Amino acid sequence: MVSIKDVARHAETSFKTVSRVINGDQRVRPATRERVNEAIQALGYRPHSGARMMRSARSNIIGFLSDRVTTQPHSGDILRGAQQMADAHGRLLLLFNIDGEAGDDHRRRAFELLMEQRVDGLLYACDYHRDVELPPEMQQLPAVLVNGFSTTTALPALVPDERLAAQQATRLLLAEGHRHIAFLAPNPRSVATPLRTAGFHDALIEAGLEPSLMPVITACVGTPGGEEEYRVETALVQLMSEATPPTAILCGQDRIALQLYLALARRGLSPGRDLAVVSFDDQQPISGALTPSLTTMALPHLEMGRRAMTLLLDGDPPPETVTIPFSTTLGRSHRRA
Amino acid sequence: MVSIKDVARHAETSFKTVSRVINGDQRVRPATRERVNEAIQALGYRPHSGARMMRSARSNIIGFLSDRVTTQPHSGDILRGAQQMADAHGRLLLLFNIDGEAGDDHRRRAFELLMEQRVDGLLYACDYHRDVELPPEMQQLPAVLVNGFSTTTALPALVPDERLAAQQATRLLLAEGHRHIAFLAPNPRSVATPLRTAGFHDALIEAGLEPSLMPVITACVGTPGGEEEYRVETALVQLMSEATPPTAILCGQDRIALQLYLALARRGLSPGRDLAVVSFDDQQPISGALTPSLTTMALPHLEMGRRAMTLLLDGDPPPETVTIPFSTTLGRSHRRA
DNA sequence: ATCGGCTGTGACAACGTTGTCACGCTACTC
DNA sequence: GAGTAGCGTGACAACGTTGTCACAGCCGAT
Repeated sequence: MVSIKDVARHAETSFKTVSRVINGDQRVRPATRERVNEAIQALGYRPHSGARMMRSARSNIIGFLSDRVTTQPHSGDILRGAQQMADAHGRLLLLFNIDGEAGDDHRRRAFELLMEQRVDGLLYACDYHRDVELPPEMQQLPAVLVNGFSTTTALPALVPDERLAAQQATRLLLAEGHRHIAFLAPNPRSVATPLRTAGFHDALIEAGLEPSLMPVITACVGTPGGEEEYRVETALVQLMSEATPPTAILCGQDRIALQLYLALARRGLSPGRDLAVVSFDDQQPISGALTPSLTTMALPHLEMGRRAMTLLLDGDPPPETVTIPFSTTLGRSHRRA
Repeated sequence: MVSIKDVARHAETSFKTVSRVINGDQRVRPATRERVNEAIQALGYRPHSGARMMRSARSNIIGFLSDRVTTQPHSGDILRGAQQMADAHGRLLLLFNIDGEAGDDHRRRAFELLMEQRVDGLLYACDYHRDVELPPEMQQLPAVLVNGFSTTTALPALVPDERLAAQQATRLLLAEGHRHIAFLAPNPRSVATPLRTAGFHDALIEAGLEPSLMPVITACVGTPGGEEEYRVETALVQLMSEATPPTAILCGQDRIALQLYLALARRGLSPGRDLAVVSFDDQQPISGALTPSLTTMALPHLEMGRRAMTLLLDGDPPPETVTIPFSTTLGRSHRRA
């Protein structure tokens, strides 16, 4: 590899002057600077990050530790957002993904490897919104938690604002004039579920409606993030048999909405026209392929990734959990015909 | 940070001996080794990767350059697979994601940043199977292309075996006794489309059937990887109006299968029972939520990521494009009632 | 007893860079 | 015209590690 000394020789100056040019030191005569830059070009010189690191004790690298599988469908955007902002700040991202496997040991090893690389900070991302137990070592480093929170460790954290999103989603339906709305709740073992239910109720109360009159049915069971099973067909049967069936359904997640679309189609009914549907997540493979287009509250994964990195780099974030609003993806499924 | 000299002081030996212990040199007396290890533990010493790098000219880091958005739904598993094998080989992954934006400039910069980190090798991943134009600089480094190929640069590459997968999918239907099979083709601008069509025909010919008698209808138009529009409803109308309608449909991708499920439901028909359906991709959000469960050929993204990294690390891969077989996710949608 | 080799250890240089300090030159001030 | 400030430059040390070499102590062979 070509080093700073090779450049100096080529530009007929000392290697220290080359260092100055590289680092934008103003006290270099323009003519000299010119010669040095030419030499850099000619030789294809690239500064050696390892050597730099030794002097400066900074690596310009941020570790990205992802619990389980952040590279899965809906959470990959966290990584994408983090990378965008890292790049904007001239940092690189060192990725370490923990696939659930060995668990704590694997995670500890990951952490040590990142420490050896002298990463300047750490992002810890969860594959879905949840409570996460963190290794105490993590306190040694500036770190931000994304898409999760820790009840045992005080750390700045970003989570999606499930409650507000549910309120907004419900408002959409209320604005269309619906007064009988059902909620097909997602997995009861998910942290998001009570929050989304609460937001649903917030909006109802705000509109002067009685929450207890609105059916809430669990439409998904299983392990969050793992195998899940959907019970939308039976839920719909139940809803339709009520004295005054709902005219609108809030689906706790896009997969439930997908099932609802199918169940409606079997009855010759169409979302939007016959029954208003609003959902959560905006998982592209689903929301991009449904007709009529699905109105869904988009999980702010990209934004959380960006914000987390910004928080980490702009320094000194308070160890609090911040909620990030969803954005609204408007389709036709929530409209009255 | 605690350095090797601090450890030496604590263990009352020379820092060179500490270096020997760290690197597993046998010629250290067990008693000395013990003292050194204790000191390492006590001080929480971690070797400085930057300093190591300077001496050894190796970084143990592999660059992962992803064209556009590898962190999107179906291609994130490439990253996951690559990380698994990198970890197994004691390497770390430096991620750089190019979001399409500035394009070539951005990509060149990404490459230079990776070079500054002195990465030992490079993986270049595409978000969907396609022909990719590579910057000539990439030849400077051991590199492997994943989920794409280059007609301009000779480089080892891994792509999914679209043709074989289509043949296997069709065989599933033929094995169930179907003799009239239609193909709802994906985006004609995608590289996968002609290959999947060819595989479809391979299987038909193999079974002694006449390919030209089997309808092939384009069910998706738009920019591959971008905005796409589906035309499944009209395709189904067309198929059903034929003299002898197909008893089985091969869907070019899961999104098409999703639309087909909906179109069938509107007619009171059910996949599997009334019409056999087989698809491609195995996009979890869709395939995991459809009822009856979808039979779909799973894109080997995880496997490609793992193989690509293995190829890169085991060294000296020939500059050829290798195809990786899909795996078959069996559901109930291809079965005769 | 002397030699050669083997084992455990340490002194020192080197990797490529940046920080500190000092030097020589020009240009200004009195 | 001497003193002084500032500018451009270079010599040198230092960062934390590994490679090279040397040396001291011990063993067995001569």
